[in-house]
Amino acid sequence: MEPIEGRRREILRIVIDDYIATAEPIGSEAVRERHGLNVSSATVRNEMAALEEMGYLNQPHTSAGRVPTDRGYRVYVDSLVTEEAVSSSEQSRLREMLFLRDEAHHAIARVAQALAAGTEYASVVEAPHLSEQVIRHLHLIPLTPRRALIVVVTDAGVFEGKTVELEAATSPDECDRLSQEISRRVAGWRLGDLTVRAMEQLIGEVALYRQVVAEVGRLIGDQIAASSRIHTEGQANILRQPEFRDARRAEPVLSALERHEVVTEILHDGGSAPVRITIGAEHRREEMRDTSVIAATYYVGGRPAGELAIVGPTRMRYGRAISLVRFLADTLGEALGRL
Amino acid sequence: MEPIEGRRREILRIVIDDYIATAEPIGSEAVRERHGLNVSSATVRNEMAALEEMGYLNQPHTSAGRVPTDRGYRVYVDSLVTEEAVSSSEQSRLREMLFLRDEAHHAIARVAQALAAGTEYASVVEAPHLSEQVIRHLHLIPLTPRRALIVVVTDAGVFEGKTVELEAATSPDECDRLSQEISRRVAGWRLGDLTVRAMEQLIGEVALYRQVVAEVGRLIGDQIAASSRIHTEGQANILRQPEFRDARRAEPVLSALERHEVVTEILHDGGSAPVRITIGAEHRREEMRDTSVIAATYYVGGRPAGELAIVGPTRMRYGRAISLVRFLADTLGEALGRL
DNA sequence: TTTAGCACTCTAGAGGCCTGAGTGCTAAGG
DNA sequence: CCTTAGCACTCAGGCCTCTAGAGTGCTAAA
Repeated sequence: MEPIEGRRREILRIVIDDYIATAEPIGSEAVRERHGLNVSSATVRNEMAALEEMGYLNQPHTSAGRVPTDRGYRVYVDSLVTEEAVSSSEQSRLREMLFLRDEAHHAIARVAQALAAGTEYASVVEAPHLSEQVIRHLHLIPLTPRRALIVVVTDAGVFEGKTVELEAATSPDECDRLSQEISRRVAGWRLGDLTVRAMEQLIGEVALYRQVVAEVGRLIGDQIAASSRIHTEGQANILRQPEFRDARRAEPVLSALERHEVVTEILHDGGSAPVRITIGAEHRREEMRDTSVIAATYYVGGRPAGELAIVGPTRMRYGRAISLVRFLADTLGEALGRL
Repeated sequence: MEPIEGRRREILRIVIDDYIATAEPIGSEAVRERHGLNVSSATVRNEMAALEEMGYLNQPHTSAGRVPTDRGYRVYVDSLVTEEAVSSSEQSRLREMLFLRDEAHHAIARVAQALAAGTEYASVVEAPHLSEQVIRHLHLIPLTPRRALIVVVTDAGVFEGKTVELEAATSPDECDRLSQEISRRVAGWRLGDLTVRAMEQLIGEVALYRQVVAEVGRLIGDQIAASSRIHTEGQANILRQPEFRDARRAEPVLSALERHEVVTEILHDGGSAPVRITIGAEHRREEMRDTSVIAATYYVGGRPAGELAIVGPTRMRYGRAISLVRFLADTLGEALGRL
């Protein structure tokens, strides 16, 4: 795979830039006009024919201009695109929006909105993985003599609740002591390491605890399993893209975004790079082959905490999208760190 | 507005039934064939012309069959439709699904899924209104000496958390006592009645409390304001309807479903009937005029707790949709009551 | 290697034609 | 008076043809 250089490279960039902007096939004359290339359209034609030969461009039909292929977008993203930095006024607006002191839950929703509004594509944001979170407190809140509510507070400011059936009647005071005792011992653990077994070892075998311990273990297990609480926003944006003008084209994509497994796949595919881009045919899922996804991991306290992504047509404004995704991933991580 | 009777009424029903099933204009011959009406197509034509005159039917063009108008659907829904009862096997399947003992949050999500899957339209479900809920407990969980987490437990099994900055350093034990004291006094109140002022009266003017009281009041206020946590499902189903084959038709609808104010309007419009139907042009919002909405209130412990709805084309399978919405509203209420 | 020139290809859109579905009206019949 | 057979009429949609214009690839000269 020879590298593309000089004028040819420039032409590829221009074709893709223009196509992204107009959604219309780009002809040789149009390329020459733009960025006043000092060559004739015939020369441009030769170069474009070569680029087509190499698999980066395509003609919808013989007498049409060129359109990028997925491979074309790939080299564009890897080496041609100029990132469109998020303007500083936008940065501060978004910062302000995310640093509003409130529940993590709301921050997640707001990031999703900001991503969708800022790109005109759909966005997906996953709340912090529980397994990576570190327990700070665990509380039992007595409801009735035989039932209590478990509340777990973690470093990511998130907490989850579930009611537990107690084996023996327990007074609020007892409950409190119990709660403090368990709490003291599990504080500092990663949730992912806290299996039922680990908890039993940690706490010993006091009869009353047994039930609670099991329940807490189960709670944590459940939560980790169902952990990826996902916020999706801006699906309607996809319908505004000319390539999805026909609802039958859009339907598989929106359906996919409603299925949990698919979204998880979208968010986690593509290795461990901080920003991951999957273009058209690179997708494992058939339904996603008309789209591109830009996914990123956000970090809280240096550890990977969750993922976010945008989903748009392969004809995506990569320059803009990449910087926005990166910026919001960073900012979200920061914001959650402060809660 | 004379009532429609006898054969004419029957013909209107047949036209609408058939149109709902096929999405194609219905001609006089087709009407006669179906349900072997013992009249000629000419007679049917006369009746259909009358029904068009009355505003219940419409012709897309002179040489086409008839299509129901929104007013036609209205009388259909009010007096012609035969409800398609939810089969008992489906009932038990849905019951089982909803009575899984877990968080209210999950029950909401599952109802939304069931509605969408069971109708092939989009669904919207609102979690229980907080203002109607009755406080059972209120707990402060100490995080650091100067910060605590507020947890409110209500009768609908839902609880919400927020951290509060304390005025003075407070030991866990103090925090606990504080918490118990507040809790004892606010238990039994409707959340909607608990303004900051009401709380201050209730609790008196102990200095340390002030801050906490204000914060709790604010928490509750916020939560009530932002209370309608909404779960939407099956937007992609809308794209499968032939009337939304063109994405530009579907886009306004899906956009609307992404906007909180609109969804709230959809859920609450139409008075206080247990099941409310809004058809096409009856919608206040321009964007919704191509759709019909069937909304219902679900009750927990005899009080209205929340709303759910489905959104589909005006050519909706009303018979099926109405019974499913009603059944799921009832069942959800029951299920939440048991948590 | 570049470029002017040219013949060629193909789509999108306009216009014309035809078919079939379904209508409304009229006049005859129970 | 209601019903119905018969018939003329209308119109969307499919299909064809034609044209204009965009953009191409190739050739041969600079």
